[in-house]
Amino acid sequence: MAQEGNIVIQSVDRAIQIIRCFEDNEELGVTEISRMIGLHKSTAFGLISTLEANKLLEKNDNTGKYRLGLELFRLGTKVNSTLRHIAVPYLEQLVRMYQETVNLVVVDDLYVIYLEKVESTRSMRISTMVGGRLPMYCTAVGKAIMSNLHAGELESKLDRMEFIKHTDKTICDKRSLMESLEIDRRNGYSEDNEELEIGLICIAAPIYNHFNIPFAAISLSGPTSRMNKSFRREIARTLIEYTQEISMKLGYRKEVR
Amino acid sequence: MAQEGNIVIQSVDRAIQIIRCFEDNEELGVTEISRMIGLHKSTAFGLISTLEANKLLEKNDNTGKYRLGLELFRLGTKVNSTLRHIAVPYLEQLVRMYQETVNLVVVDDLYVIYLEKVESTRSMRISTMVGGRLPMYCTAVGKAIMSNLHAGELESKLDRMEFIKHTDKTICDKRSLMESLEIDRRNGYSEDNEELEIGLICIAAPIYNHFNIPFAAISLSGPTSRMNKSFRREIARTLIEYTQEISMKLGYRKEVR
DNA sequence: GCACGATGTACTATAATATAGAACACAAAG
DNA sequence: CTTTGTGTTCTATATTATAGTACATCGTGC
Repeated sequence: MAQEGNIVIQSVDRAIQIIRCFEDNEELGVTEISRMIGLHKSTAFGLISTLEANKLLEKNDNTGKYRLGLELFRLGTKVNSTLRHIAVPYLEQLVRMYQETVNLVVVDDLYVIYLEKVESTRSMRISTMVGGRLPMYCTAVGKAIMSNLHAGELESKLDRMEFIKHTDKTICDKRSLMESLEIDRRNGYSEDNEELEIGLICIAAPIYNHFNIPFAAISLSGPTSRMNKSFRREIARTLIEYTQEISMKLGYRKEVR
Repeated sequence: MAQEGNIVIQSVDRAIQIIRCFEDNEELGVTEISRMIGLHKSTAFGLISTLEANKLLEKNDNTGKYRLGLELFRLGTKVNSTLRHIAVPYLEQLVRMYQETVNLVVVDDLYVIYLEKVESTRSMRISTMVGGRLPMYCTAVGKAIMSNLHAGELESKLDRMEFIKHTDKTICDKRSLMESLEIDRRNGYSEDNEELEIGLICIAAPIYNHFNIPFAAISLSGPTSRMNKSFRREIARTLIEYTQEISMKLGYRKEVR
């Protein structure tokens, strides 16, 4: 499961594999797990016990099976906490202003991962999954980040991407994606106009860290019916303003071009 | 760090200790970490590399230091996911109805851990921390759960609790807590009337799993100024209704008393 | 109600593995 | 320009994780 030719401690690696088993299974037994990763039952047992002692796994005494533990959740909430603490008030303000669902994502190689969302209270609204992962090329947030990467970085990503045509409007080739990104870069924001899902429009702007690298983004998503052109433009303006403020708080200094 | 006389794999245990180092530190270097847990630099390095290869840690190439990785976040979102998926729509409905912040918690020994929240969009509102942990005895959610535990379970918890007087109204002894819980049990819900913080009122009702054990709870929190008696009663009624529906969906069957 | 199969768990010897020491390259700081 | 501290690599040793065996427990189906 581990990648590089780097040094890897076998037992730790196996323990992490065990945790991963629970991604698609709420409850698993020792034997079940040991079969999933091809370990001896007693080997798996030792690893599982260690995880349990640390509350990364919890044992269901009624079934004898295990599930993910609360400590894993608690530790997970500590990831990228500065960004989240800084950004969340802005997300809330955006929802208050526009009554549409707002998201905060960070980049993870070719994907964006949804870190936080604040939902509008409307009945018809866009609902994404915190902890979810989507390809960069078909999301406004992904494009907002990509459009501000250095040429080399961008190239490297584009070359490794596999494009899937989610809708008629999905941008599916490197060429047109690069053109579109160039426009976004000039505008300072990106749009996803039903490129992932028909009926869904997103607008996003990038967040920079103190190395001046765009690594995160904020988006606002709504149904096409409510997202007319002037509204979108207004939203974009606010997003740009807010993401700049967030970037500043993270230590970003606007470069002189 | 591991508790029982149970079997514990040293390297896995150490790896988890390393992750824990980042609870109060956003970025740490190899030497720093090795000193924190008293390990040889190269030992720590091996463990860290393994965690990095699995994206539980990320390396900041600019500083050479490490921070918590996105995979930890992703895995954390999988914890207790059934409960959260079932409960969140109810949380949202509650916010829509009453315009106050709503929380979902699960029990963790003597504490409750905040799993999900949906905030009201009002400017003056109660804001808790997802991933945060509070003692049971001074929160409505904690009391809602405790009031429905079997005598033995409850006793065991109470005996191990250390009471801290957060405000004048905090219930600080076993005796009066038990009396208060008995009333709550009959009412079907609990209140926290400025017991944790002056100006803050919470109302909560318990959620049962399919072993008929109360293990989670939902609460609604607001400032005293808005939480008059009749409003509280109305909220309590709704909370009871919703928590029962959630419990049912989790497989709970109402017992015949 | 009994036997079967499968489970979670405990113990132990061995061999594989994690470990810590020494040493390196590199960067920052004095 | 040294000095001190970093992250990282390599290697020998012995500690440690491992898997085999064994057992108690539980539920199922004969």
